[in-house]
Amino acid sequence: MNIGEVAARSGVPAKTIRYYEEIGLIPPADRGSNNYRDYGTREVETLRFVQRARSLGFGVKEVAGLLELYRDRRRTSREVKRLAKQHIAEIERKIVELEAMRATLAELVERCHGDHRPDCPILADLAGEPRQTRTG
Amino acid sequence: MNIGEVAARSGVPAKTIRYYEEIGLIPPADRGSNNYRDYGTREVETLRFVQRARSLGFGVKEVAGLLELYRDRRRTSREVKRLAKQHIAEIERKIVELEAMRATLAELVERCHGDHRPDCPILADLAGEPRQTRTG
DNA sequence: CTTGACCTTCCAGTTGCTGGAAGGTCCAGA
DNA sequence: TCTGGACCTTCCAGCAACTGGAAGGTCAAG
Repeated sequence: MNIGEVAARSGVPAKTIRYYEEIGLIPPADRGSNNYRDYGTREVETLRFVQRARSLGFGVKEVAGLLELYRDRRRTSREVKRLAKQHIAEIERKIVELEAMRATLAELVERCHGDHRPDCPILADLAGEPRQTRTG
Repeated sequence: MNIGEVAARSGVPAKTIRYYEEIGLIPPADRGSNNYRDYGTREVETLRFVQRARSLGFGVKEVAGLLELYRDRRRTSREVKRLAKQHIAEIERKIVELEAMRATLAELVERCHGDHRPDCPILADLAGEPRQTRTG
């Protein structure tokens, strides 16, 4: 199977598959006599796994860890659960940060007349004291 | 005022101030005879503005737009409000995306025993059908 | 035998910084 | 006067996770 076919079946663009190979997330593909990468269904499955994990927001390094666990028959579900929980915590941290931004902005937008005049509480707020930068 | 002082007063690291200058977000600073950048309180204010806008999640290009409006006495608050609302929409899009990830992960974590055995619904799910990739 | 859709590699750009090297400057204290 | 450390300067590299594009090889159909 050529890379285009794998891309179509896994949902991972050909370009990205090559990139994953380059950074070592997936092993180098076999090559045909024409030097084309040659894949089987196993590789498609691996890439689907990667695609799904990425779509859940796991970073590439975390995906590498999950992939290792996936392939390890002696893994414990405890370890998998730990990674997942850790990732949920990270997502929640981001949500909290975004919610705070939204709240501040919503309040400012609420107070802004949004007319032809230059007076604007949004700009007035931005011109005020330094705000706390996001942690992390 | 040297760049270190400005950094302390504005909350923007010296390194970042130079970077902002390089990309044109702020105008090139005056230079002293020793070639050190020389700033006044106006520059500190500008950098505070930038710092606050960035902390609300505005991208550098958006900050450039806000800064332009800030300096334009003939601006309309309508325009500022429009930018802010647009940014809120973007933030909300991200929140929705993160919430979806959290929901999926929470459900999987809930179903995972998290014990010494290898059986794991989290990995089973990842090994399933391709999921929709995030839009944008 | 040509055309077009594949495939290959490599380089550059994206976003927003941050770290570090190599070197110049300034000021306080011995 | 010298020295040391804390400044400042520029430039180069790297992070994350790709994506776009150029230049060129391959393959199958008509």
